[in-house]
Amino acid sequence: MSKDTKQKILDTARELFNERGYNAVSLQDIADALNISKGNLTYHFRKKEELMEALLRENQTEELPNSLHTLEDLDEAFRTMEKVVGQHSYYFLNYAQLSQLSESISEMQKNNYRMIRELLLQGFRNLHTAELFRSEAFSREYDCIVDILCVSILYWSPFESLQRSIGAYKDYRHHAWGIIYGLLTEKGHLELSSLAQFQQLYQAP
Amino acid sequence: MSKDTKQKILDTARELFNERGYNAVSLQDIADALNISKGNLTYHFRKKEELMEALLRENQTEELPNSLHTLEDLDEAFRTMEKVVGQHSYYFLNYAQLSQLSESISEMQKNNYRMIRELLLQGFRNLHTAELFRSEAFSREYDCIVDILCVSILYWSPFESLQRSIGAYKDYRHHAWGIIYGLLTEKGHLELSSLAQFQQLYQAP
DNA sequence: GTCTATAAACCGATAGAC
DNA sequence: GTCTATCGGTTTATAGAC
Repeated sequence: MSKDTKQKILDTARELFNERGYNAVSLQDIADALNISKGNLTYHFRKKEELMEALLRENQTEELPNSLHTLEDLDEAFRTMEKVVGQHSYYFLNYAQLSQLSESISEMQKNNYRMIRELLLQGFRNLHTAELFRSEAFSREYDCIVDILCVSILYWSPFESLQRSIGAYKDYRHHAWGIIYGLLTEKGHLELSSLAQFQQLYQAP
Repeated sequence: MSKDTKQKILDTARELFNERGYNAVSLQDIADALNISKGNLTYHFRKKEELMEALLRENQTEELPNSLHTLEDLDEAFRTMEKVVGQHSYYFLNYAQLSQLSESISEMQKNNYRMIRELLLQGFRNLHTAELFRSEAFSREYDCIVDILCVSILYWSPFESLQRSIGAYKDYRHHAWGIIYGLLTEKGHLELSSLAQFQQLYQAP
């Protein structure tokens, strides 16, 4: 029951964090939900912060591809990012606070951000080579748009609930394609509209 | 020393929250920094949450105009939003968490978001009427871009430190204009380039 | 290795003396 | 208005049984 307990703790902690947020969940809550003692919990994870670090390390599974070459690749990346944000909302809901929690968490966040930023930036360049994206109209235009896409996806989870509350909901993927529209060449538009999964994306105004 | 103390508490709390974040600052820390007792502090603000609410109410000063008609107006709005976010970073650093803190805080956030969203959306329509923005290329394109601008500004403060840490820093205003570029008509580009404060905005690639 | 039980330190919040 | 004293709850840390 040993390896099992450690895993059960991680699973339960993730569930509770997703439901109520990192701060609102005490070690007692987690122990109670598992019907184990608080001390048992701190045997496996000496501090709450350590538990969070283990949780992040566990979810460090790289689901993203390591390069983007087609519009489908890009769309798949948006879908994946949105899915990850949805599943680990506890992480993104307290993103800024968690970085203050420990140096190791802050490093993980930086590495993830760096990775996503490079993936998109290189992908934009690939799509430009494939003549699906127009050239940069000004210095660092791709950087600009990629940065905005990054900050948006990182904080999409809390923002989504804000949007829902005022009845303006649409998913991240639609928003991402919305601000990419201006980058597409004619060839890009053509290719996009010929793909089944994009037919709902841009509807006539 | 009574009215004075209340104000001093607010000022000190804001400073400490800006530095270390809401959770990392205890009532004891605030009392110590002011050389008053913890009990005195809770006399003025019965709960930590109440202190935060007072802090937000104090900064509810509406610095934004109530309509945007020119590109200068829009730029001024970006500058103002960026300034506000910088001054009250404690608020945006823990944006999602604060909404869980109390209903009243959540309401304030919703109202602010609604206001900024409407201001930008109506502004975009005005700029379209003035033939500075092109028409929407697809249904709700303006909504899309406005939403992205909103989520970006709300979370710019924590994101900025992430960016700085990987050496990719540029301010919000540049990013905002970066994703608006594709919306400008020829007339829009012309008017923009003729204005002194925009000359640095779009540099040849 | 695994778990239980318990103590120490700290936090937010309350009550009452001055 | 200001302070001291104190309660309940949470986190951290330790000692010891199985």
